Amino acid sequence: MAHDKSSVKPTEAELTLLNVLWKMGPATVRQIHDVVSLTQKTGYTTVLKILQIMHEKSLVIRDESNRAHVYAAAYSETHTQSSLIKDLISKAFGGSTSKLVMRALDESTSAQEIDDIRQLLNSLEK
Amino acid sequence: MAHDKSSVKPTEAELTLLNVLWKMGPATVRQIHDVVSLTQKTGYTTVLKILQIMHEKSLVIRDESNRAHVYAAAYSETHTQSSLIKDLISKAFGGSTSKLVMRALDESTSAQEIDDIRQLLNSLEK
DNA sequence: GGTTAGATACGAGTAAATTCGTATCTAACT
DNA sequence: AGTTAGATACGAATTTACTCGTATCTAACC
Repeated sequence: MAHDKSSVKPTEAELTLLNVLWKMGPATVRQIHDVVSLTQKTGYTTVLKILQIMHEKSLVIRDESNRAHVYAAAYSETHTQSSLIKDLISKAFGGSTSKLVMRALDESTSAQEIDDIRQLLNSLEK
Repeated sequence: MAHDKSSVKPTEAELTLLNVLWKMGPATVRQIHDVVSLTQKTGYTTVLKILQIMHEKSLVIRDESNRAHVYAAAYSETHTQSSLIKDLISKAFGGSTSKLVMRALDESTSAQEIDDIRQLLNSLEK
């Protein structure tokens, strides 16, 4: 079940690239590298290689019809986030979602965030 | 700042052993291995080696006064959980705690859990 | 048609995580 | 004192994640 849709677990470097793809939409290696370069000193071929590996793992899809291949995330940001959270919950919170949530919330949580979460709780109750 | 208290990030195998230590309290390699063996086929020396590495990293403390060294977690479960969550929030949720919380909560959340979280929100507001 | 800018492919080197076999040491039993 | 059960230390092999240099290919310009 290594390729079960529910267990998408990109590595740290992969997640960096996925964040770019989710934000920009489908993009070439050049475009992705340009964005990544703004905050990191990663080489072009490093980005290329990671995307190739992600393609092998089916974390991204690739359009090869043009010379510069166009990459896109294979899974939505939402889906990947859920997958990463589930993984963390099982490994560090004994499987308890509410333990994770309660640990995530602390005194630094803004009033706005608290309100947003209340609304969500209300909607879940129905 | 590699040893900053706020950035405790045990690996997966390390987390498995920490979970045992948090549950049992200080324990010998033998005791830890016995527990781990219940659910995994990990060798005794593997557990020993990982604990030695964790000791080098200061993830555990070690009492060497007896022949069988006694290991204990260097950081509390709570602290480590917070650290892991912060890491995930920064890498996969654009730094937004509420996004993580809202992604964690779904239709499977029980009424009891919802209530618990509401209470926590109320207490945070003060 | 030759040059070149810009792209992918490939291979290799490094580092970290994980695994475990073997060596060695020592306390305690006989 | 010798044997041994049970402990730690050590080193090596494997796997995965990164990183990047170099080779190569090709479309397009002159």
